[in-house]
Amino acid sequence: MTQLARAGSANRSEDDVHEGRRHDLAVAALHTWSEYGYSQVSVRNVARRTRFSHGMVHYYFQSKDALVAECVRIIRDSQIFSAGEGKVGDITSYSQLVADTICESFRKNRRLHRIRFDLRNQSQFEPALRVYADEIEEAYTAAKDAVRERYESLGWTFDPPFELLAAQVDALRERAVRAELLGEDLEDVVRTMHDDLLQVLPKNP
Amino acid sequence: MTQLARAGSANRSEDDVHEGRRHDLAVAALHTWSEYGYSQVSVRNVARRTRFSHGMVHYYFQSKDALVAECVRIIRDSQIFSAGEGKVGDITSYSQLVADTICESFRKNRRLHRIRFDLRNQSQFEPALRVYADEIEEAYTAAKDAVRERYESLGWTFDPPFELLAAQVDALRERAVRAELLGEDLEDVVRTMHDDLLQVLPKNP
Amino acid sequence: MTQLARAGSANRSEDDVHEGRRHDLAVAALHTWSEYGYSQVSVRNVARRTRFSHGMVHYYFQSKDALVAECVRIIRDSQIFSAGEGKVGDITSYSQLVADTICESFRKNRRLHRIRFDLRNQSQFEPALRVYADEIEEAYTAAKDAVRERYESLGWTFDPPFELLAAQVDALRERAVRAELLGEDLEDVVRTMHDDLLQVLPKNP
Amino acid sequence: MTQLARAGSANRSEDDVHEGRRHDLAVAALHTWSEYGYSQVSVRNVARRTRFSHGMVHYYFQSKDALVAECVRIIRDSQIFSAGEGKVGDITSYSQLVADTICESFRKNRRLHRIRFDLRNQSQFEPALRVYADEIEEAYTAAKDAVRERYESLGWTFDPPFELLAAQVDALRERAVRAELLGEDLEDVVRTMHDDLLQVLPKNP
DNA sequence: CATGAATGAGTTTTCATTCAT
DNA sequence: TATGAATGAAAACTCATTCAT
Repeated sequence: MTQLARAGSANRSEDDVHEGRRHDLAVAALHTWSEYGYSQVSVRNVARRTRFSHGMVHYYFQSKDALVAECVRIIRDSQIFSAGEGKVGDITSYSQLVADTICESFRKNRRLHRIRFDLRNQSQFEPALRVYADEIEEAYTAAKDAVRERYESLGWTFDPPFELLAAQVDALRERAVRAELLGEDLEDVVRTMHDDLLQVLPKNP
Repeated sequence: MTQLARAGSANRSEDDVHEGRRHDLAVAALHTWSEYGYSQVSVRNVARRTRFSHGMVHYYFQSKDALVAECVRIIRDSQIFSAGEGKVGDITSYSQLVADTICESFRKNRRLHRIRFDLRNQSQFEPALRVYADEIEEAYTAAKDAVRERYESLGWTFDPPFELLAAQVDALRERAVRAELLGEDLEDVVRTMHDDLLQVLPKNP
Repeated sequence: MTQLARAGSANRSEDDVHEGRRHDLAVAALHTWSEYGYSQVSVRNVARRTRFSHGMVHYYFQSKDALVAECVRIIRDSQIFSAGEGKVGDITSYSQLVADTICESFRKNRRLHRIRFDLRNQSQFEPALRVYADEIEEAYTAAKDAVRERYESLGWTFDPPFELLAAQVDALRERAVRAELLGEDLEDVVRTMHDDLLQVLPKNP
Repeated sequence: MTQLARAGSANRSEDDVHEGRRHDLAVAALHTWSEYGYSQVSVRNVARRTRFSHGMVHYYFQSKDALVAECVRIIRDSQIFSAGEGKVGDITSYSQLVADTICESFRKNRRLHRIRFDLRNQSQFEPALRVYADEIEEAYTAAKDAVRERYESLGWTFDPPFELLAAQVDALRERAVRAELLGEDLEDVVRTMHDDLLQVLPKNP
């Protein structure tokens, strides 16, 4: 093993540490975001959640914007849209599966969804945020397509079109997010969403 | 006409002027809000839109909160939810009417809807805004109830329940708001929303 | 009676009204001053206490300074230092009388004294206030001289000099003012001051 | 010496620098206070005295209140009440010593006394300031007690009570503060106070 | 006489950012 | 790497003052 290789390996491990720190800071930012909203995601507020100084945050992220970008990357990569994975034979039971998995994923990722909705809203007014909102939307589209194809492979044809159904499902998510933030019990929220999904998703004719 | 009466009338007209200015300032705030989002609705930003100083805005509104409250009052009183007024005989043509009027109202009030969605979002994180969001929600509920009753009087029973339909309709509005803000042509946006509404609203069996 | 005379008389009565208003406003200012301190004597705070607008205050007083000047004039003319009026034969009973009258005057005018102490303090830092503080001090000196002469006519010679005694008496007033403002019962405050005065004022040898 | 120890020592010295700056800023505030009064002790005015921006002052002091608190701490800890330290055998010469030390301390700390009197005055109207005024008053009480005990150990009994004497002494200080601020020569002021003290303090029978 | 519209400078505070160490 | 000193712009709000009516 050469000096160089050792140096390389050292750098590699330093890089890992670096990446780890970055990730930790972004996670702290996500917490702040989901609890207090985008407007409170300030470098200082985030740093306050960590054992680091606000100067540190600027060391790892060139700007507040870069911090937000990292948050978005985490959301995008975290499979918050996973739905309908698993094998079932008919449409009604597939819808059941979809409802179950959407609810399960919601339960786990509701804070990220809350951020997603907040970001989507803010991105209307801050053009700089649009690329981030779009990134997430793309991930969402991929997940939706998988479900649509599955439904179609089971012989279902969407009328009204699938897009409208997907929009409705997402509206249910948004509503659930709001309900929980306003203090409603999580289990009640999820149960309601599950019921609503079953009424809205395709059923065998 | 007596002195007193004249004085009274003078005060009345002065009050009107005062109320007019207040209203104008609130409208300026609404413009700022709809273009740049709630976070940019600062007293100075609003004043900058007018020919007045920021001290002026504080002269008319005791606080930023009072300014926001006036904005909300304007939205609440501006009939942005009006839909389905007019007489028609059957369900399909009533849905047509509803779609038409929703679209027409949207065309006129889309900036206010944009604010409404922003407010609803922010109110999740700023408890002080909740009363405002609720005020508007109440006005919305009243409008929705009128439509539901009309449908029911025409013999329609909602299954899935009306609430889900209403949520879907509002989601279509939100989507249209976003689409326009992202640069899509207003006419296209409205046409799409109209098509979607027709697919989603009740039809004669 | 000529037009002119009537006009003159009308002006006279208008002047009286004018003076009356000025006085009322200054009294309102004195209330604000004694309750909230000099820093809160703003044109608006004073106007708020009256049925007039803050513009009015500026109509009657060219500036905030002129308002303060009028306040001072009122204090100066209001005999807050009256003490020792009345006939008694020996020194001990004169001291008794002085203590009684000082306490009585304090009870009536304690708010004005509070203002006087506040003014004396502020005048150290705002040179513009010094003339006002001096005006009051002069009135005080006159009252003190009367008492001193009376003591001397009864055969008392001051050693330590009268000035030190007077300073001590005023310190007792200041202390009483503070005690009352901090919530102590007025009667207790006055009783304590009376006791202290008796211990401090001259007694027959 | 280990890394850790060095690091500790580095931190210690950094802390010292930080505390030093804080102290310097508070001293600047004390200067502003003694020259222009409490009402002018604004963050900006204080910053203006230094080479720093007003943002800096907020960096070191979370709020204006914290700045005031630090000022008070400095006053409290600066022994402005020290009097009568030293050994003497009889009452007259102890009074001499007390007068000397009070005057010496006054010469050094007259600006702090000025602030103390201003604070005591303001605290009547701003309840938030009372804790600060009380803090200083406590330090004063301790100093007074020491003197009283010393007099008593020399066989002196106070009648009128010691409290009245102490009030008179403090009134002399206040008067001296005012006299100097109004332009009188410091030496004259101190000489007068010294004379007055000797006339007022206990003497051998 | 009297009002209140309007201004501009002032207050405290927060924050993104830069930079020396 | 990491800190925290330092800045300057912006926020909400207050107030003395001027002035048209």
